[in-house]
Amino acid sequence: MNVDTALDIQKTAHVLKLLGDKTRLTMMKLLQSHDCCVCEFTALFAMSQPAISQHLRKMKDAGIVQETRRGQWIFYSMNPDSEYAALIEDLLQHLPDQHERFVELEAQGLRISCE
Amino acid sequence: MNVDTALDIQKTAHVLKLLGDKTRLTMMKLLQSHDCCVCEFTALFAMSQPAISQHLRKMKDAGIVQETRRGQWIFYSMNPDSEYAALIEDLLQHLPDQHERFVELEAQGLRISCE
DNA sequence: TTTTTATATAAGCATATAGTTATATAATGA
DNA sequence: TCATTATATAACTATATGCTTATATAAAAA
Repeated sequence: MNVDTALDIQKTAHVLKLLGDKTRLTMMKLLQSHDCCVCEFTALFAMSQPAISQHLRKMKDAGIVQETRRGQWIFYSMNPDSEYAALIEDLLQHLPDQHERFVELEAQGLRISCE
Repeated sequence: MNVDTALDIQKTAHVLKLLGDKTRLTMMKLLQSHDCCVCEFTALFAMSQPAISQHLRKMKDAGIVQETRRGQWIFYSMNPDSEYAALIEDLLQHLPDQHERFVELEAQGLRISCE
């Protein structure tokens, strides 16, 4: 790896620690296919809404996700401008597609609640 | 990613959590270039020998490193047979080369102590 | 304006983590 | 055999983490 583009080890360790959580790693994999609002995540994980918000907050603080308000909802997406974007894409490629989970969500009518 | 080769998210999160520590991540980057014994790591990090052993133990338990005894010393290396080997190689490529640290070690005469 | 819905923050708690020091084990060499 | 060197394990401690419930904020709808 070129020195110019190499990442700082300490900061990278911090990002990997964030991704080293089942919930956050799954969130990132979901975000790889499309943006998601908090209520969708809350429906996808057996976990309280504050827990979801706190996970998103940590990833936002690290600059790896970004938020966009759309009316009542706040949508999260991967931040393509993060210096970790390439690394994250590389590692997410090793993980199974999570599209099925959205299908289930839609079947439950929970997907639409945020559109 | 092909379903056949995709990794389990939960287990991957565990591996990423292990790499989400500055010391362990640096260790893996060092191991990417060559094997290392405990005493070399101990010289490289401002940290006690038990701390080093405990970090290595965790990575060995996860199957991402392996140990080989060579007489008095135990050398650690990346485990190429781990199902996470490819993922780990991918992410280590984003990190700066650590060769310089071995040069310093050698200059201090600490490198030879394990050969 | 009041109520509802979506999200964030605060406070608290149980568990996990990363280090320490002390000690055990195992191989080497005198 | 005994001392030395390399490594591992045990016990402990301080801090970090991930959740919970309660509450605050902000936009939309009535």
